[in-house]
Amino acid sequence: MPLRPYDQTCSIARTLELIGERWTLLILRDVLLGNRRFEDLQRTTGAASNILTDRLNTLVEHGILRRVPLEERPDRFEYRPTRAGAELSHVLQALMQWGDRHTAGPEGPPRVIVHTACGHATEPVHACAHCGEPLEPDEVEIHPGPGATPEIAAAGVLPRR
Amino acid sequence: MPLRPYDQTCSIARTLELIGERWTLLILRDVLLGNRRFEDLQRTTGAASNILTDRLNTLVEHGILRRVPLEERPDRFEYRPTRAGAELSHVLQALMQWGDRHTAGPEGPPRVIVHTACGHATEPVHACAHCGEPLEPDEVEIHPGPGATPEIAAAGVLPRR
DNA sequence: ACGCCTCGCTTGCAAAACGCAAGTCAGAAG
DNA sequence: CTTCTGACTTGCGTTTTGCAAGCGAGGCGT
Repeated sequence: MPLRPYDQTCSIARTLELIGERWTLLILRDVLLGNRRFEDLQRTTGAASNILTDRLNTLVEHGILRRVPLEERPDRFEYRPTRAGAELSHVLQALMQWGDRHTAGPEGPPRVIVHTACGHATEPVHACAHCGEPLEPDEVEIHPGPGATPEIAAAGVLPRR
Repeated sequence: MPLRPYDQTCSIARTLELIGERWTLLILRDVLLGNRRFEDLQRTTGAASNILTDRLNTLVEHGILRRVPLEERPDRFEYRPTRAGAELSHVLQALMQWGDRHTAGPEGPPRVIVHTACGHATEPVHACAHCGEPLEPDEVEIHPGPGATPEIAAAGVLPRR
């Protein structure tokens, strides 16, 4: 019996089915940092080669990476992020930001994000798409959406304070 | 032999060591939605009870949740997010947003985020903390930070285009 | 021409993690 | 005093992972 997917009508669960396995997000981190070849990924992620093969295939299968031939004779490839893959950088940035705040020692974060356009080291700020104000964790409500299941609809607006 | 942690000087890897296991992010999702009791979490996440116990203990151990007695006789508890736990909502929002865009069917997303302050359904926009402009995936560079290892420092600015 | 190297995997095996069902234990509730 | 509920714990069989070794296609050195 294979390990079941989470099998939930929830965008978080559905996303985790694609990228939630051990090593997958580290692989994506490195691909988005420009580390795109099998051997380099093996070294920088630390994942075993059979696992790396499996994860790369899954990511290609789901349109998050593309396997691109670099040269023929000898055959060499690289794994490039698709548009969808590149959009996962928001997830990685959120993980990095939390880690910077809560797991970094006194020496500070190992890497910083620089906004190319303005040239400054920055942190991603999560703002409301409608009014532009910062979106704090306690200033949002989750409402059932158009694709809600009856259970989600029945739960109504969350969290109930 | 226990499964090794990722053991990397990287905020993403260090964060994933705390919350990267199967079920952990779904548990956090539900706790942040207000589902805070063992039995409810078992039902809404679908995780087996031994796994749920293990994950909750790990989260409490790392200061992401607190185990709060609700009533004595009979003993009942709830798991509440700490400040650090609440900040993980940015990670969950990023996962949800990606899932909404890339895994939702024609019926649309199952849940939507409403910004309480302005009252509108919204999406979190990732903006530059310095200049306020939207932070697109291809408009950032990753530089070595103060806590960089020699290897990270040697890699320099990434990605090299 | 022959061995040796590199890259990108695949295979085999033991160890660890997981899923499920059942059991435990303290305290109501009937 | 039996049953029920919440929050776990235990046992057992399956699945996944980590590690080491091997493979095969194509250079490269001599």
